[in-house]
Amino acid sequence: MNRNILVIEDEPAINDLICMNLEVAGYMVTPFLDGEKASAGLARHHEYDCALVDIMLPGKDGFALLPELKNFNIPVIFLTAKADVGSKVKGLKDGAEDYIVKPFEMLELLVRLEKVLERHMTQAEVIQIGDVKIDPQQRKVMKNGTEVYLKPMEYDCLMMFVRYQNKALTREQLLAGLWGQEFEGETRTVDAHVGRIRKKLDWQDVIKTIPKIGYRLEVEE
Amino acid sequence: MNRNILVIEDEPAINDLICMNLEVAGYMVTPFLDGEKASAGLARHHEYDCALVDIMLPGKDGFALLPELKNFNIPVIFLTAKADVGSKVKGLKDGAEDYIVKPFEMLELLVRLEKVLERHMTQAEVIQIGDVKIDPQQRKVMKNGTEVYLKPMEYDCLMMFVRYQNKALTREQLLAGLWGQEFEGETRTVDAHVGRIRKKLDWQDVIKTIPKIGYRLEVEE
DNA sequence: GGGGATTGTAACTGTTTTGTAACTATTTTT
DNA sequence: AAAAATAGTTACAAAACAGTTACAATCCCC
Repeated sequence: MNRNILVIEDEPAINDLICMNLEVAGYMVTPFLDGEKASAGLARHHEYDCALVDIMLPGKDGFALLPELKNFNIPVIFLTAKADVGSKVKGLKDGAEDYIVKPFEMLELLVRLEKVLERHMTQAEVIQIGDVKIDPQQRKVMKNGTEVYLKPMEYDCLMMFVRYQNKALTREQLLAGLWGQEFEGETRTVDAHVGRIRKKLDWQDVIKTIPKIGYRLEVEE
Repeated sequence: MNRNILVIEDEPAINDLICMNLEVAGYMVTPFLDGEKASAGLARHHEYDCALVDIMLPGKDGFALLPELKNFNIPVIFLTAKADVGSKVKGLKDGAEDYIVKPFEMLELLVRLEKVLERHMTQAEVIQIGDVKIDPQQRKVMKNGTEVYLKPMEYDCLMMFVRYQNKALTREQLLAGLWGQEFEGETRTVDAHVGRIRKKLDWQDVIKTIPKIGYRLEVEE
């Protein structure tokens, strides 16, 4: 049960400090000093169990990194000097699991990290819906034993449906969840993606249309 | 979807402040000024969705209250002036969902509360009226276990009846509530929708006609 | 900077929704 | 009891909405 933690923090001293402490506490650690590199590193391996992310970073900032990390199903703890309430609210609302203000005690960080990991441990390894299997670890979708390739956006969209299965999702919720609150795009874009997912998985009746509202993934309990 | 929040805080000014803000944000609030009373109150009703708990309380302190709350499956956010890391660590390790240090911004509290509630969202609130079940989360209506599809307008209309159950609703109120004040349409349009709902749900006698006025959804308490 | 993959959007098509009108049934009034 | 008013019901056409696809802009990796 060796947990691998991403540490994305541009201040080398703090980065080192965090990494050392995590290692002492028994974690595997992958440090990055800027957002771009971290972002690139994600695609290659995505076996991270949690990310500790500074908000102000060279390259890509923490807020920009958040959706990517969420797509890989990696919980995020923001770890930053930005103590203003606006940032906290934005960070948490956008889907960070916690928000710790610097300077912090290492012990508190460790405890909050442990809690986040604990919460995320309950997730099923492989999700099965009808004849479709989804492996979030591998980010891979299978239907009747053969892989169905979903484009990144389609996959993310699918995962949002899975996360809120049997819940009505409005187009706006999907837009906000997949592109972020500030995205100013056509709500119809959602329709296109849903259409593509339905087609690839032959899910005409699994993703139900809720007229005037949005969609709902129907899964029997 | 009205969430009921326990507020256990002995400083009346802070207690009031929190309660007021929660109420403004649309929560139901149950305040207690000491641990003993809160503990006693728990046994009676345990329909609380979250508890905001001060640690230093007369009677029973927050740490003592925590196991009790957890027994009732109520998530706890500690909300306290004790900023020392030891307390934080103890609180979180013992099973609190979050730990906010006073003085805090109300907005941060609201966001963190919202996140805790979201995580605990296991409770499906379903409205039952006779043999009809309405699940607003799913936006779905069931009768005797089989889904009855209601068109968007029919569903909204039904929900308005549910919201004002056992209250007489005039055609004008229904028009205004469902189409908006500015809508310039026939009042008879309402009749058509009511007719369709009655037919689909076999509710000839559940939605009563009030001659010359409008309709009323009759629900026994 | 070039080539391939991705994706948001526009445009077109097919489908569903819905306000209303017209007709019928029922209730109230005279 | 007839007339009048009100409510129930249904069909339908316009409008709104959703499905689909092609494509251009963008992104990303060599």
